[in-house]
Amino acid sequence: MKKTTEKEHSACTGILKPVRDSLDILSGKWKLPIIIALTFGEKRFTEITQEVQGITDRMLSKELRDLELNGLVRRNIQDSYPVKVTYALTEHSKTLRPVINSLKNWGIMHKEKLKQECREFKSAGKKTRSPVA
Amino acid sequence: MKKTTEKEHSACTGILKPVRDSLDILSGKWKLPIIIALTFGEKRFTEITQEVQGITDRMLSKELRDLELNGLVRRNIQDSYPVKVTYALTEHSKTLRPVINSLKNWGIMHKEKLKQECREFKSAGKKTRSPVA
DNA sequence: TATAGTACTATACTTTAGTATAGTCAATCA
DNA sequence: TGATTGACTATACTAAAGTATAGTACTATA
Repeated sequence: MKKTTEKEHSACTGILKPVRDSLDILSGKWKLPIIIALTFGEKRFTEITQEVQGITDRMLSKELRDLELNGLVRRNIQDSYPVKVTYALTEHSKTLRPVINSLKNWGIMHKEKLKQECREFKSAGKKTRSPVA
Repeated sequence: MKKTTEKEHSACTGILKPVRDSLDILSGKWKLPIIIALTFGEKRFTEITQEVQGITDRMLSKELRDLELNGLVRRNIQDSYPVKVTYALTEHSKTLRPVINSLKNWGIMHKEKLKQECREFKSAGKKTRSPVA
């Protein structure tokens, strides 16, 4: 086992920072459900509340604002009656595709792995973690 | 604007569930820093606390346990004096590579985009969000 | 016998994320 | 005039995530 060098350390943070930037945008309970709900076309505020089950108005309002600030969602006001506000994904949001895809694929694969390990565990009766020395 | 169909809706959740599974494992303040700290070789408990600046023993202990349960980290006890416990990434953890990479790349790209938009905003003086109708 | 190193755990606390419930404002319709 | 719709905001709360600080069990060395 070797000590971590300065070079390695700066490589770490070089990876870590942008990864965290991405996660800040995607993590939390509602951001992805909202994004996914909008992938099939623009929607109005109340339509999104219906589509994203369980979200409150307060959360939706806040999350939409965040997503808009990050350039992922565009807000259009139609000055008709009743006042229509629609939300749509931006072109930029499409760049998230590979990110979402890799997360999806890994999620599926990882679950398979855990299931398999569980089977092995049951048949072999091996222990995962020994009691603390 | 069209109503979301049932078919579309089930496609949504089909994406959403595994994505959330992945995010559950990667999100939070410490999981990735720990994983990244271990990419350069196995480390002991105290070495990780030094490498991952700001983490408390309690958090490290908890996060390592989570990561071990998810099969991403292996724990080895050497029964020497002083008792040595080392942590290393598993083979399975390497499957995270594309995930981390896509998050990293998107994070970098997204930041660039925001910076650029900020410049445009300043020069054009356009407003992002009109006052509520 | 006292001290120190290692890998933790316990308890109590603060901060952040998310929820519940109600209210507002403008316009139009009955 | 009063009810209704749409897109929110305000206030107050609970739950989850994270922090601070101290303590423990084991063993070896001084």
